[in-house]
Amino acid sequence: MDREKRSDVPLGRRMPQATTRIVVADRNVITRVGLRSILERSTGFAVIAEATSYDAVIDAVDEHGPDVLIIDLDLGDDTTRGLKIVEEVTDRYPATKVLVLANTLSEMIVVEALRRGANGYLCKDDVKADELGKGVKAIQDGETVLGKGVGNLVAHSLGSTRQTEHLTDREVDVIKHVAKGLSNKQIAAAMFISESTIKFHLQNASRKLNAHRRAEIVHRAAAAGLL
Amino acid sequence: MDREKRSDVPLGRRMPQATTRIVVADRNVITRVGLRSILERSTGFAVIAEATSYDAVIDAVDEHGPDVLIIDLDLGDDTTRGLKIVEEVTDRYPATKVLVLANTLSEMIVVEALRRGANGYLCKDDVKADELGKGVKAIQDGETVLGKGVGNLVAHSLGSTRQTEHLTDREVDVIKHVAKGLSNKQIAAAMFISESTIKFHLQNASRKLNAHRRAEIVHRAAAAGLL
DNA sequence: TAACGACCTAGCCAAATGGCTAGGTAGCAG
DNA sequence: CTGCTACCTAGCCATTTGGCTAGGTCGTTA
Repeated sequence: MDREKRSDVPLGRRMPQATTRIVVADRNVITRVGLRSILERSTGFAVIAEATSYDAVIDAVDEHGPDVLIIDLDLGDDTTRGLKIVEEVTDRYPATKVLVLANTLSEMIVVEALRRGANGYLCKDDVKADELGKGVKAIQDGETVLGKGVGNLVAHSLGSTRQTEHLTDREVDVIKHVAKGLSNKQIAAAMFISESTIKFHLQNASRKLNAHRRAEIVHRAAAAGLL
Repeated sequence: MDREKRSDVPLGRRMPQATTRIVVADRNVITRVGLRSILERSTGFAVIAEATSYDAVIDAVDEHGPDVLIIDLDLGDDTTRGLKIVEEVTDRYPATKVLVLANTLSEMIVVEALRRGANGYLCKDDVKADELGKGVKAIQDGETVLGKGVGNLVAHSLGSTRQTEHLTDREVDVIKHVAKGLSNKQIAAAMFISESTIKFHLQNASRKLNAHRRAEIVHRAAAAGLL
């Protein structure tokens, strides 16, 4: 629907054939080279830029206005930042489709990414070589591409009454300390707040993560790439 | 020293130039393609086989007797199996060098891998494109290649009086239940053993992982890829 | 056979945790 | 101004936990 808006965006040079112009964002060289190799093996795809940091992604998208952004959300020590980028890109460039390529599968991350406008979510370890090209094509046709296992996760999330709530900064801070094996008292001392407050944050985090023990909180937060 | 033994092993076809024959083991297609692409970009390297499972690695090494095996230890749900493979390969084929290419950095895994004969340990996210070829060459020259950060980890491990002990199967089982947020009583019921035994295993795991709280145990075990 | 590692069990006690209710402030958006 | 969110604090009480000592069996290996 927004396809005609395409011409308003700076285009770089346009291919005579309909070539899909792709930006790849991943901190890992091997993955970047692999993606480029797999995609450019079949005609119709061109990786026009690579990015290895959150800022670089924004720069690359601003500069090239690609058809598709393939991104690993974990580009630094703060996965939340990756989610914000999905939101920003889909918001500012509706013609640019976003395909998330994750290392691990976490319900929270998947749901958040899709909620913020991601057009696809694939898991690196599960994806087959030919699925990449197909996926990119499908996304361009307006489909939403969900990799093996991802679909179930989404269905599960929709089925449950509980909606995915995201943790506040403070809650994540506390959880990081818990993961280091500190007691509430020690965490309180480290964060210069009361022990009661630590318990308060952990209670809230428990509810949001649907966990009942601090060990489970740590596990779920770690699985979500929050630590 | 064992280089003359080389000719006893079935060779496939031998290159006129001294080409390094490499087997790549990784469950991830993108990584496999990326590695092949990076390595074969410079002359002198040939990826002669790829493996995606533990069994396939053994088969490939048996069949090709490569100069170098580049392997991600996490080829299934049991990283320990990867360690055993390192041991088996370096044991049975002294002429085959093993370069571990890991996703994450865990002291326990690094130390165990080196102890079992790995000739190098690089971290995917840290490695630069040109470091791969250099690393393989260095390993062939008999050097031990440790990626950024890996060296510190090893030094730390050597410096500490405590030697890295590995967790038993039972301990890992218990930790998995802890990660799910179960109490000792619940775990005991699930595993059909006494609550005392659960505490016993957790005490031992605490000592081995140098943790003092179950949340920390879960975190460290997860970081080591044990869950 | 003896030693060893992995496994299993019991009981004690101080400390930590989980689950709850019941307050407070500051900042920001409608 | 009102509502909302994030943030902070207090107290209570049952349950869980960590840390300890002190036993046991079974199978493998020296």
